[in-house]
Amino acid sequence: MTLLVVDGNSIVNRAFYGIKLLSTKNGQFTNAIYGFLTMLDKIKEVSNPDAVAIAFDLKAPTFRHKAYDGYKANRKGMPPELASQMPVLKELLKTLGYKLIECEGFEADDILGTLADECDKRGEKCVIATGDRDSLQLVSENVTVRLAATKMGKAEAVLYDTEKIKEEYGVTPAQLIDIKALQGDTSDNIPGVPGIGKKGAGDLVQKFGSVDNIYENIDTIDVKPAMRAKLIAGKDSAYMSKMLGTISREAPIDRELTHYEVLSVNADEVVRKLASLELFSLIKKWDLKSNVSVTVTEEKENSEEKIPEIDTEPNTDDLYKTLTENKKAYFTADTDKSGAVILYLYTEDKLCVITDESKAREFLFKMLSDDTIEKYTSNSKQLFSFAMKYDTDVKNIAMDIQLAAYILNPSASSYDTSRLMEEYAVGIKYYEDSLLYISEYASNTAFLPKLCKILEEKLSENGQLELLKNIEIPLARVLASMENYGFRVDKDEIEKYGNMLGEKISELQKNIYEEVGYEFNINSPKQLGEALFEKLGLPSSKKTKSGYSTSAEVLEGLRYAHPAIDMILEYRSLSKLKSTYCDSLVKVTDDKSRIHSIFNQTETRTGRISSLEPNLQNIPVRTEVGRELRRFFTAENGWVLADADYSQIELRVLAHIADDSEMIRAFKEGTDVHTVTASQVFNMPVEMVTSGMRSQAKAVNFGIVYGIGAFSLAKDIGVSRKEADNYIKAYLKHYSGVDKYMKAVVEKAKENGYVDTMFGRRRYLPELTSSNFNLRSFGERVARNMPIQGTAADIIKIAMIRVYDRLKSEQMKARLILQVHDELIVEAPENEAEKAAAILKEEMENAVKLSVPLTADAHIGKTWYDAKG
DNA sequence: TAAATCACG
DNA sequence: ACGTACGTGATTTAT
Repeated sequence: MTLLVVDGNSIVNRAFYGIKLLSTKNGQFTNAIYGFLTMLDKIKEVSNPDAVAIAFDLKAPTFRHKAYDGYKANRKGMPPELASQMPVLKELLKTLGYKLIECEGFEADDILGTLADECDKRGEKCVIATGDRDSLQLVSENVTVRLAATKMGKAEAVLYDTEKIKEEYGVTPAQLIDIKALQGDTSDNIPGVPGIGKKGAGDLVQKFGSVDNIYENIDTIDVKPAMRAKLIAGKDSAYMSKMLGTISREAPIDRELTHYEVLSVNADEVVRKLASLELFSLIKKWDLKSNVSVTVTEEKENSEEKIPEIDTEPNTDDLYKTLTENKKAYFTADTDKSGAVILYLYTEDKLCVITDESKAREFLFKMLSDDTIEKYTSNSKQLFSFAMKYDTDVKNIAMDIQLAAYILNPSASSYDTSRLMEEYAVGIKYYEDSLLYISEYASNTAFLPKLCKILEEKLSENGQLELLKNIEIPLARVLASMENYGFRVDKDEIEKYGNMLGEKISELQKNIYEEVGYEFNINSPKQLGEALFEKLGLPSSKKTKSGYSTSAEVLEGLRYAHPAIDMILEYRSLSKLKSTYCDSLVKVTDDKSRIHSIFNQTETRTGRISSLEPNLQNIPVRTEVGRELRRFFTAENGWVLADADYSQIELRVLAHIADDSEMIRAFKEGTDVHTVTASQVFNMPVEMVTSGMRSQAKAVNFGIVYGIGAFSLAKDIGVSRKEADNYIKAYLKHYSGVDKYMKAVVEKAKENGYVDTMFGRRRYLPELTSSNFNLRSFGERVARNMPIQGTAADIIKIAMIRVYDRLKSEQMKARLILQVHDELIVEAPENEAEKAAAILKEEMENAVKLSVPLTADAHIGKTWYDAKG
């Protein structure tokens, strides 16, 4: 048989430090648990063990040899983020059927040694899984080591047998102890022989075989006199080190190998535990199919829930009647490869599947437009979108589980229905293989009522139901509409512009090669770094993990050091413009010359929407060459664009939330806040504020919103750290409400574990409890920023819904086509333009009532370039 | 797949 | 003494 012996502490450490900190929404950290299980899987896969033993150190500090109290004194205690995972991991491992070994007075190493020894004696195979090279001394004919490492983010387990050790160290496994005795090991506080390092120790053991042999022949061996002196002086230390470095093989533990066979597991129990740790990828990976419900609530833990019957040929008339009577419909709609609709509907303990395309579509549309039926579903944006394409309306969406789950926790990794079922412990069940092609949708739909109920309860507990019903669900319709209309572009002109850029780029490329003296890939930061800092010998300042930084910021500082720099900067910006904007926009333009971005409503942790494929929220504007691109974003023939953007919405939100009288006054009086801020920060009358001072004050205002540090502010505006610090102090002294708020919001976040917006949108911040300074500081900055950014996001969402509804109720053709965080764009027939612009302004400014006025500026133009003020 | 870079609010 | 602003997405090169 083969016994796998796992060095639990070592592997868990590797896992913890090798994988970024993960946590559940309750704040339980899970990265070490996840990493451990992944690593264990990997090692099991490569070694195919018949039994598994997992060894852990006991919590209390243990000393292998009382004679030497300094042992392991250097080792730092576990950080609390890891310590808190240990008991959970151990429990989980037991649930998974593994036998854990802990032994008073002995370390995990000794347990490995003992079991390896037992296998050796019996002639059985033993595989040791560890991250620690110490254990290599245990390798023998029967014993191999799998050294765990995370290379490039992936779990790896390198095999060490006698040959590999010979190859790498040139000695036998047992001689590794001799090397260590001479070399020492600071991390384990093993002194070794002073003055002998890795190289010396290796050479000595290779030449003379062992510590004993060296000292027995100390006068005659062939070494330099200095070395002999060191060896003689360090003799006691060498022997002590050898003792310390020798792993014990006599831990008093169960030596019966068959006792370590992995027990069969209770899949439900495992699924329940993994789900509570939100480790859904493992449930999937292990393909755990539990047949009973994993209801976590105490009530009916053991109640078996039946999977409802499937009816694939329902009588649609009867079905509709039932819906009308229930006034509720729980359903999901899927499309197959050809785009045909399949409808899954749960009703009266029965799951109906309508696979016939025309029947399904007809039924769906009839149901969607029926205001008397409340819809409980999973992706309302898709439904709105689908209905719109067929000119049908959607009414009375009562629940969208994706949006609900996003509101409950915007930091989740996905809002996939199966995952939500698992996360909210509703049930994980699948139908038999015969119906596999519909099984996941079908079973998920069958449990939709339960999930909806749980989500609704949680939202209601959190006071977030209104956020769902009044903001996110109505917004889904608006986003669907924006996606469907898309943005008209002038494809030919973009192409021309791209070609023009292409010419400039090759010109620049040629000149850069000439200046530098050879050809290389300018797009490669690595090659560029070599060219600038090695070939040209320019002074390198900042470094990245893998070499020199060649960011624009660094290059900017080198502009006058070499004529190539300017060209490189221009090359960079032009090639970005060409590849990211010109080339890719052309690719995604449809046959009506329109671009349809997708607006993701469940992506950001602050409540903003995001835009993808293509991203229309980062079309260039800050430089003139880039801004030119907006000339190609246009309106249909005979139509124009109306564009409106909020003026300083985040600062206004801050003034309101912080209830800062000074800032409120500034906004009420309609004075320029940045100028007012400058006058306060620089302590002079408003009339004397220069434009330079204003722009510095603007940076301070931004910094405050982002959670500020003096260092970063200094870097941003190019003043000394001390000066920046003074600016911040002056700022907070003048805006004392902001000062108070910023302190209070972090306090409250630490108490509650989350921050929230004016409209109840939440973001949980497990980072705040971290013992890692950087991580904790990050949490604090987020605590200060999210309520501001998030409230602003809520406000523009409300405005979008109101603009959309208004355009509709006024029976206008004009339509909303894009949102860019604080900006809305409407495409309108020429004769509606003025009215559309007025509606935009009015609805944006009146979306909510704050203690400061909200202002929006609207403009009309044929292109985005012209319409944006 | 990750890292570096850079576009936007 | 720490290490340095919030939120996104796309492209490119390198591993």
